[in-house]
Amino acid sequence: MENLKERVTIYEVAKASGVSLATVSRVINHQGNVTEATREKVQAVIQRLGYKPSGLAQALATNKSTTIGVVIPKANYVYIASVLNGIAEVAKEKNFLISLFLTSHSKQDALSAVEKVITSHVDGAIIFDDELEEEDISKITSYYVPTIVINNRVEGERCGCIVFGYEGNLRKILTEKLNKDKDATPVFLHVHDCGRLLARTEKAFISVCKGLNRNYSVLNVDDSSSRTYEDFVEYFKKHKTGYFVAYRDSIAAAIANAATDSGLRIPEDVEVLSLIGTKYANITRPTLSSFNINMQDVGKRSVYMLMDLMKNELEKKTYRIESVYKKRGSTRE
Amino acid sequence: MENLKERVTIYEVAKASGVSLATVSRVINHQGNVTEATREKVQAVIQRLGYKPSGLAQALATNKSTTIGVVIPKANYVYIASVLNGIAEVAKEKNFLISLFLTSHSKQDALSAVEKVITSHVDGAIIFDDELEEEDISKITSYYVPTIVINNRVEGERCGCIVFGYEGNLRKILTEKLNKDKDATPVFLHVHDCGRLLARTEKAFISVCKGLNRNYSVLNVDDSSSRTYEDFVEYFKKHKTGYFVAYRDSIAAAIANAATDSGLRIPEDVEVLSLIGTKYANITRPTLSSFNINMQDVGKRSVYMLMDLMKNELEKKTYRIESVYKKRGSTRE
DNA sequence: TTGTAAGCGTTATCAG
DNA sequence: CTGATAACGCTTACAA
Repeated sequence: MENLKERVTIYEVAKASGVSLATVSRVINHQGNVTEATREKVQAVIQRLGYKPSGLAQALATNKSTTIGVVIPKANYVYIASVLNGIAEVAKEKNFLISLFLTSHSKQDALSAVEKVITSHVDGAIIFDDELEEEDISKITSYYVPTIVINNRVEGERCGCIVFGYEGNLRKILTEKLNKDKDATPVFLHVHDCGRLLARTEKAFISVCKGLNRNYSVLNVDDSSSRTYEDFVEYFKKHKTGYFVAYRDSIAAAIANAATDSGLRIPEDVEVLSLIGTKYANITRPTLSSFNINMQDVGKRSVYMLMDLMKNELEKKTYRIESVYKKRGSTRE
Repeated sequence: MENLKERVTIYEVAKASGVSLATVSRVINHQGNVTEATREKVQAVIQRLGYKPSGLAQALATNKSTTIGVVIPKANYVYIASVLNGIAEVAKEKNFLISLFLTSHSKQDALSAVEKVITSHVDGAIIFDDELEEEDISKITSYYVPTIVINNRVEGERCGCIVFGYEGNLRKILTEKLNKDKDATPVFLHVHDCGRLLARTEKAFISVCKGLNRNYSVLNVDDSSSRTYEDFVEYFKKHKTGYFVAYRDSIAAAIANAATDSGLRIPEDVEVLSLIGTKYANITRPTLSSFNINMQDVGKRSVYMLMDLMKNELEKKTYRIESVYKKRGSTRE
């Protein structure tokens, strides 16, 4: 690349305005110790030459990149996009850039993202990836990169986390349901390799059922909603009823649609509960009862926590955010 | 930050392994001209010390950041997330990092993103933001940053673009509809400040109606689907029929739901057409007739084009991608 | 094959 | 208030 040759440097600005590098640097950093006269002179030259400081060089010189590394799975789920939006919004407000690392649901890939986070010299990192365990995170923090982990309880010297409260709510709702409806045999929809949140809620689901001495079943479903829809059209040829707990809105909707399209009524015959609710829970018909966490807030919060952590001022290293249960049309009272 | 003090540098690796900086550099860059013996020796030290090269310093020295800047609006629409996923996937494959700049639907904000793209010294940029016009883009390219623009026809020395083909398809479908159904007065749903794609399709819509000498109307709706839903519940108290063209699935779904919940039948009484279809077009009931473009492919393609552009080998500077019309349940034959 | 030394574009510490 | 000059961590001719 011949970018270099073309790029105007601070040196040229200095020469053109007849001052030293140091002075130009002071001007662009809005520091004091510069006469109004020289400041204006330099500013004029900067405008004329179209000079833009190199973030790279600045970062190297100050040892601050004002960048945060964000590691998230590449799935285009709405809730992940929301987290990212929250992060970006606060990052911008705080004048930080974002280096984005999207992982592809493999441990290998997540680890390589970690490597990149380290070499890319970010000032801090936000990790929202279920492949990464505590030891992987500590790899990052051992390089003195303050890190906030979302959806995994990890604490440490330079590390804080945000954990989601879905299980408690699920236990509560499920218990109420089972106590009210003595015939119901609930079905948990297991999606292969869908991370620790699913695993935890599945565990909670099973523990409630066992605790109440009730039958239950766990069904494997595909992560694609269209495939799940087809599978359940088949399923509803044999089964005419069910209480389903699904991971995401689109899975829940697929089941609800399969039921409806099979002539079953929701929620009279079939009930569906969605764990991670999004705005689509309101758009589908029937609307989906679901547990909601404002994912944009999660993103925002993670940056706030990171900023505190970077100043070594993070008091509460673990921030727990509870989901809110919203009953909608897909379940009975 | 005391990162600096702690970070292992190439210099320390050199000293610890008794070779020069240059040799270490050769080792980490997998260059030849190093004896197997010294290579191993150095590698061992690198492992022992946990040395990771600083991407910053490398970028500065080589004048290559191997980073692409991505500017997209912060809306958490599914299709934007898909574009981003496509970009990220190919970027990773090509060993490029991503600097993400999310804009907030204001010109000011978009311009500041442009500034940041320039100072952040990326090797190339992908811009998908309707606030930015040709002159703003040229600001970037004038700094020798090759740029691919999505959804805006911009060409130039270091610039290529991807444009969406929605209008042609819309004209076709709308014309057919109007010719078949002589009574229909189509309604276009205008969302304030929703970018040039909406503006272009609105123009196409109007031109078709005028061309066929037919009545039509343009209705302002809110960008939030829940508000739109409420507005249309009101609307359907007076109107019992309509042929609606909406910008996105969630808007279209809101109208379809309002109609259904008002006791109207779709598509017998009310028809709805969605311009930008996503997977949710299949999940709602009725399913939504819509125009589809694989946004992940758009993202991927943009990176491929950018890579070519960076090598000055981009042949077709404008890549047009046509939408595919998919008739579903929300419109009649 | 290896080492020396001069960059890369900034900032920051001193003197002046 | 301003200017030299040495960092920052790495690459890369050029020499050896």
